[in-house]
Amino acid sequence: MGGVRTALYNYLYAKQKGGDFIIRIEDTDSHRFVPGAEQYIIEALNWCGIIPDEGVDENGKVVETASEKHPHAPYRQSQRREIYRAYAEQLIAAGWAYYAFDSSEALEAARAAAEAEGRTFIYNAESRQNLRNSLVLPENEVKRLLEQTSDWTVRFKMPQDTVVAMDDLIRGHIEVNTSTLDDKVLWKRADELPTYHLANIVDDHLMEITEVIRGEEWLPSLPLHYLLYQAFGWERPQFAHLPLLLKPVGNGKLSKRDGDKMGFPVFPLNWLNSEGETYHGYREDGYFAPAFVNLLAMLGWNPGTEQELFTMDELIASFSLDKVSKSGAKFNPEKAKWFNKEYLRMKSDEELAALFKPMLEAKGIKVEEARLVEVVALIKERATFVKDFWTIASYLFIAPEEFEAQGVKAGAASEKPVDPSRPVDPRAKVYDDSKTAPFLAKDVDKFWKPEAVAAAYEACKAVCESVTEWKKDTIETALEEYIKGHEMPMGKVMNCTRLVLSGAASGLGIADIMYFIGREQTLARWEYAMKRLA
RNA sequence: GCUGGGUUCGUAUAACGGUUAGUACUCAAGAUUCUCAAUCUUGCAAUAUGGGUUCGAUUCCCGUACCCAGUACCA
Repeated sequence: MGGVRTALYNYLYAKQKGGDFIIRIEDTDSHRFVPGAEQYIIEALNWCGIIPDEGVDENGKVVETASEKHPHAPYRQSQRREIYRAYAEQLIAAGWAYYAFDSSEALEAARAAAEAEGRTFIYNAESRQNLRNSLVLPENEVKRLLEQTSDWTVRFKMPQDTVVAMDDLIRGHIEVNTSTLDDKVLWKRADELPTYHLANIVDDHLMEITEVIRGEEWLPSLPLHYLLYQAFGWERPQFAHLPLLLKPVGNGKLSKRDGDKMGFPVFPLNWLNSEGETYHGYREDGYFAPAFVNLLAMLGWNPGTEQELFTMDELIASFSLDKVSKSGAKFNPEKAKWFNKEYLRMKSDEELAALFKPMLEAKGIKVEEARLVEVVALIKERATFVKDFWTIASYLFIAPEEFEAQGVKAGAASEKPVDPSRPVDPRAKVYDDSKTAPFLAKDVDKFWKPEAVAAAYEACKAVCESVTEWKKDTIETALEEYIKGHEMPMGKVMNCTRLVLSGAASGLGIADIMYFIGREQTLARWEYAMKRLA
């Protein structure tokens, strides 16, 4: 989520300014290579509608050779190896960097020793005098080590006691004294790759990046990056550091595991890691991409107005970095759902019916298009996701089998074998009903009262027989008139009928249900219920 | 620990020295309805804290507390 939001803000900013959004894969850590990650990122961005102008071709592949549309290729840093070494050498020649020959073990030992004394080891102007590097070793020894060993690095020679004054588009003016900074590794001989710091500055320069919008975790590195631009004598881009996304409860930033623990996705798409664990994705959980983009946009940014729902184009038009907040944003899963609900409502009944259809078909239920559109119109206001449709309206397609609360109450009821006489909706003929509609009733006993049952059955039967034009309105009128005319208790009759027809104590209007399931099915469900609940 | 960043209702945020501190989500109540949902109305609920500066501070400055990040041959 955090990564997508960062990409989104970059995209919005670039598009608003008429610039290009470039994808560059920063894979300079050979030890942390994750198969499939690159493809995942591009697919996720694509799902969100964040389409790069440069760096990825029409087939969603990272471009490896330069062309007119992709002048800065290759876009994987692992394929730009040769580029960086020369820049590292340039810094050394200019006195901004040096060779360091300390082994990882030696450095770890130094850290441990410092820690034992209650200090923190830091590779800087002071400590570098006592370590093994080209600043202290004799020239011929340096030469020998460079030629004969292969685990040395190039480190940045951090100036001593200098104030670096920086400007951040979001945070304003920041000053840091270099005495608190260390000599960061810029280039690693072992795999002939730069670290992030060098690669990022070099590539941003080469790729003509004008604005760097990235996560707050990079703020502490900003002085180094400023100094690197200075060392190269390059014009630096402007920087903006985004606030972090925090976990919904407690402290700390949002992490991969929070989501599944708390029941919301933290990934845009399902992600299967190397241990075989799957993390939920927004896409698979039923979120609409525009809703996901919208909710992400509002996490750390606001338009300055009270508008909350934005299309991508509206976001591009309204986005501005000075409306990005400085403090971390706790993610609120409830609000995320609310966004999806709003987007679901904005969709047409036809569109939603088309999305619902395959879900029904998977259950072996075939319904005519027009009827499905009618159902959707009835239930869309009650749903957050398309997948909710089934939970809400399954009984329109298949007859209830069990009346849950009664089973709980009577104990034995649930052990009764399923009655083969259970009415089957003709539209659900193909459906293998080993699993049927959910039964939400908590009040079966409350609604299943002898006097109500008799009255309700009588009323339904009368309506089924008398109504000539089988429509929601005519059914409703006929039903109400009958109930009133016979001085029956309206609520009791209706609730009892609902229990019979849907198996649940709450749900759609009786007339709606009767209209959809039809006369025959209405009566059949009555017979079944009377037998079952007797 | 050190360095940097941050702190307005539970959450996201608005108010860029002067407002009864607004809005949305959540929650509660009422209206409506055959139930539920939806909808509408109402309500609960915040400027971390101590000092300044100022006629006046949510807003500017300093301290404290708390939170976050960085402190890797990771990004």
